[in-house]
Amino acid sequence: MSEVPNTLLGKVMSVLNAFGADDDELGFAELGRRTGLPKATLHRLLGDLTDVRLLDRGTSGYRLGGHLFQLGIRASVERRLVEVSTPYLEDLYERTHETVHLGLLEGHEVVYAAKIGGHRQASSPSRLGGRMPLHATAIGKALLAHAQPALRTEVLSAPLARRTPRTVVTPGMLRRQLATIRQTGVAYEFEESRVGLACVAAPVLGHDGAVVAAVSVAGPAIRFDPRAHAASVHAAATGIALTLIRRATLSSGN
Amino acid sequence: MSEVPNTLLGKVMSVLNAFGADDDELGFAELGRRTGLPKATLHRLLGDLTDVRLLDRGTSGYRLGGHLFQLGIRASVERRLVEVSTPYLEDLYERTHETVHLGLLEGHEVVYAAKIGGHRQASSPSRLGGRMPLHATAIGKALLAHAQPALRTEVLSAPLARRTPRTVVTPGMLRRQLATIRQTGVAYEFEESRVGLACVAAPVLGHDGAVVAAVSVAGPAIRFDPRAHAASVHAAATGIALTLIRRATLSSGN
DNA sequence: TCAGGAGTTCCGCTGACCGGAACTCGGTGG
DNA sequence: CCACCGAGTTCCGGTCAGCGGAACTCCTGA
Repeated sequence: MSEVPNTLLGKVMSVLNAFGADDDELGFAELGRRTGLPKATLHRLLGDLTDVRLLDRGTSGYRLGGHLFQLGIRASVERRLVEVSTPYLEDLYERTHETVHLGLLEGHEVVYAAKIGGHRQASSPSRLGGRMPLHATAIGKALLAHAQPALRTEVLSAPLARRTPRTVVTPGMLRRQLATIRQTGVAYEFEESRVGLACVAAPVLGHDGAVVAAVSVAGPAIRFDPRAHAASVHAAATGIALTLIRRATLSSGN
Repeated sequence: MSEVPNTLLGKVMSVLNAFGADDDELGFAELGRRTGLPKATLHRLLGDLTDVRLLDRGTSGYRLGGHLFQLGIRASVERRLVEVSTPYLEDLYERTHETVHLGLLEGHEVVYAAKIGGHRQASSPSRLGGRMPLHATAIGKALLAHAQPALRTEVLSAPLARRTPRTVVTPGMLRRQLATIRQTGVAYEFEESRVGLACVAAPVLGHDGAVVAAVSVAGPAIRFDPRAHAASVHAAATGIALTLIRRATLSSGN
């Protein structure tokens, strides 16, 4: 919904964005509700999008299309990041045997771009391509701590949504945590996004010091002590950063 | 180039499709050449696409955008397939320590949707999201053998491009190979797509017998004997198929 | 200094896109 | 059995988003 610009592209994006990470299929009516587009317009648009395979028809509605999958896989920077990170994430999983994530900063949220482990149905805090608020997750705080000051100000001045009793919702407290994270390079989370979940995260910094992504390990709060894995997570993040920088300098000399 | 329909969406797709799997960045002029769009039109379009992050500006041109990456990650059926397959592919990699691929049938080509191993720079025959012809790769032949008869006819009646001295370019020969593959459920390739490369592949069949994807293991022809791994590849493909079917029946009863 | 290619801006024309309204199709409940 | 409802589809005249030729600037290399 919310302010679809009156251009074809705007409507297209509004339809595509209507699909959340957990929505496999959406029906015509549900899409109409989410996008706010008139029925006739939506109908034509869905037809056109299906023709170019940005959408596919499912058993009882529409889903994001196979073509989109292909294009997404090719999106160069992100793909590289995931390719480079994978070995490190696998290594981290070997060490911890807990769910490992790679998260990207996107607007005021984290987007999960890779995930290893969490094969058991229960523990997964988030699906691939899913989003989480920055202030309530270790990975989000790691990103936020190293993000542009302007972004930090924006997030801190907006109300911080409470997700569990332990979510940090006071700006002062969060600001102090972020300062610590900036110094130590490690972010923690104890049941702040979800009861029963604990998490460590570390930022991946680019050659210019800007945050590119963050790595995290999450596990059940009862048996999983995030502090025990801080060093491993930090090492993985650093390893990824170094590999990225090496690649960048190599390819620029090409 | 080739017949861009005169609609915005058509132009958009033509721009997005201009990016091949190996193109990280394309300049304005190169995009103009590939899409055949007039400069002014292209310029505006690129601006609009950048605004919605379907494209990003790179150091010296445009690249597929971060938003596309997110959307692609969410494309439901393909994502599921990759999620389900990953453990099997990892297992296969553990057994063989050679490059493992998951490939999807898309038009008259294979699209590589997942890849494990090939960490060494040399051996990778293909990038994620890349395409290869069906007749010249084990994975392509596995897909083709089990595809709709109509597709097989089309591919066999078009000229078969030679990629190496050993590429199968005679329709009769290929037809016989496909028949064998259909019986055995395993496809081979000996330096047909690339000199020095050998490969085994097996199809992943859906509950209705239609091909969904194919799994392959590829290695250097000198030390890698594809026959030795036929059983493992076949087992992985079957395992994936069974898991998919189990999931499908479970969720339909929901 | 000039040539040529890359990228940007201008602006008037027009058909691709818009969306209200009227329709069909399958439930469902009175 | 019909009235109603929500989902999805089709029609069609109006209009503005998008079009693209042309003229422009900004580089870079000879």
